[in-house]
Amino acid sequence: MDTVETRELRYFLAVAEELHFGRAAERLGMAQPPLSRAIQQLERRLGVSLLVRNRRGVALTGAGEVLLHEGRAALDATTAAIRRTRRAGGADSPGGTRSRLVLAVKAAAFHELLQKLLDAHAAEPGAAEIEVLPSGTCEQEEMLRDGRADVALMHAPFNSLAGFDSEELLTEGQIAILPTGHPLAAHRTLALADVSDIPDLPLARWSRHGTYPPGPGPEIHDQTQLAQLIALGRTVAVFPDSARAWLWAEHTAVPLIDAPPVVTHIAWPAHSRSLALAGLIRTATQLYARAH
Amino acid sequence: MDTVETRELRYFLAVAEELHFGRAAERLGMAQPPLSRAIQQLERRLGVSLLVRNRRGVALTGAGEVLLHEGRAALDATTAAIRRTRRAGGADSPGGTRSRLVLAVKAAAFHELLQKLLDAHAAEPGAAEIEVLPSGTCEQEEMLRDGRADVALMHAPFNSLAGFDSEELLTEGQIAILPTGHPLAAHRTLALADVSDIPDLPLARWSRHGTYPPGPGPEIHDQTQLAQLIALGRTVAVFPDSARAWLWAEHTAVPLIDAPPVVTHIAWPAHSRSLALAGLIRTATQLYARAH
DNA sequence: TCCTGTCATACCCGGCAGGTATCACCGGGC
DNA sequence: GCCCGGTGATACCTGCCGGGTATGACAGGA
Repeated sequence: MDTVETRELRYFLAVAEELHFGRAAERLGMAQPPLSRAIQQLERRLGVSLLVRNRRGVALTGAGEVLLHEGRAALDATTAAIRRTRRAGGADSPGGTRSRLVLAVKAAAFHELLQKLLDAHAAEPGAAEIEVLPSGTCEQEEMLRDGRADVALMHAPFNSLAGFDSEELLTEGQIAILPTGHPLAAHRTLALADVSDIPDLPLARWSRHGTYPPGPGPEIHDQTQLAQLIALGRTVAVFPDSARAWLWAEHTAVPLIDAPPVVTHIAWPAHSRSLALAGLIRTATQLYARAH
Repeated sequence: MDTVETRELRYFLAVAEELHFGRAAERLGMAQPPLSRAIQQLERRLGVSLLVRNRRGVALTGAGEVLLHEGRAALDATTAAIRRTRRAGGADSPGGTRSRLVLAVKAAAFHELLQKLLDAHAAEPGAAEIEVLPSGTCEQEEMLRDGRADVALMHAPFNSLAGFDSEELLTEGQIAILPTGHPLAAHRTLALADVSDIPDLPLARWSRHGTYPPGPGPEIHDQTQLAQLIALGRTVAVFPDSARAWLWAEHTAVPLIDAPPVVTHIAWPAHSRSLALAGLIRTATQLYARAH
């Protein structure tokens, strides 16, 4: 008895996240008693107590906390397996590897690089079909983990490359994008400190899974909104150099002298063994081969 | 219906590895018909054909091959979750993180480094208890993946760091370990080519999961066997510099002038979030802080 | 041709996942 | 103090489904 069904993991994660059997059961679309029983059974089977039932609700034990993290990773890996298998089955390729790849890209970023990469890849003989999947802010990691994507373009240090294989493609500086009329827009260069705390131009807050970090700046969830807010003189933004591609007339870009360089990577799950993926990576690295 | 039970994954992996329903059923300790039915059900549920039933046996489709790789990763993640949860529960630590860590180390390697690391760690206040788990040749990766270990000492480029977070600890050159009487032992230095193909001293072949790579050399599965075979003048070995610690009188170490440097890393699963682990890593990196 | 080895089908049974009803418990009102 | 609302646990029932046995369909080989 040293195995656990994904059903049990799903149940535990629901309870561990809600910290409430009733709400967890509702979320799972089932009644509360069988859920209670399933968790008890899981605890008995593992020989470990996962939850402390308080008079008013539930709390996680140390072991419960571990299972919350590790179990989530395991469930992600399972759904990833399903998604990738389905994807491979749809194309029904003969050679034993899928001929379709999903590439996760932060929406509206990487314009030129993506265009060049897709063109170069399409020119390769026998190249896999690439589906470009727009992702939210820093969502690429999840997409790789849970199988919605096979490969992603990421911006270090904003994206975390932990747990993935990756290749460097491109290194850029960063620029501040200011309303053209603003006094700071007249400068040749700026420092991070100059733009991080301008009273009349608070930094915008990006949506992340429907929630926003605290702060005074406007709430945004796509780049067009941001562009408009800058044009209206309501905010300022910091972006990699290549963002110059989408500057409006009302925008002025000023290089940031002390901003950390942004490194664009192509990243994929470390255990991937697909020929189609290898082809894309080879194309990408050849395209951006640096003197190093 | 976009989920799969670990039981079904286990079943599929057995069939995919055996390529034979009967043997797979035997391995699983069950009868063949329910196994056949379970796989059919899995294929129906995924909407994908995984196996081609030939007149004589079974072959994998492209999708089947994907599920073989991804499913194995998912199962590993699941058993890792169970193992780590059990481990955390045994200690039953109060703070929400486990106070016991399993460190995978290639058996009989890293003598000095390991000793220093354990001493330094034990000296830290509130440090976690460390269990040192000897691992086979290049087995540390699996142990981290399936939860038998929480953290490992690895030798790049022999171990693959793909999919793990890691920190560099130490870089060494490599030496050839020769029988003292051998003519080559008289040299001040040697090149890789000098020792890779000596007719009377074929390189030993390490056991890897009970099998051995092909070649003329003797089959070994631990370092003492190797040491003895060298002393007897039957083979030669190439090791990192620190292997001098276990040289016998009958051994002579000669630096290899062109061998790639060996970098010792401490590595752990990228998603780890344990305070105990963080403490050990901090100790290790401080101990081996390099000028860089 | 039969025999052998393969996987699939047919059928039955027992266990367990899940539902409903209810209990035990506790904290907070009044 | 009392009751009430809300928590998770228990009791009990039912239907599904996972697993077993027996058998079939089918293809190769002697």
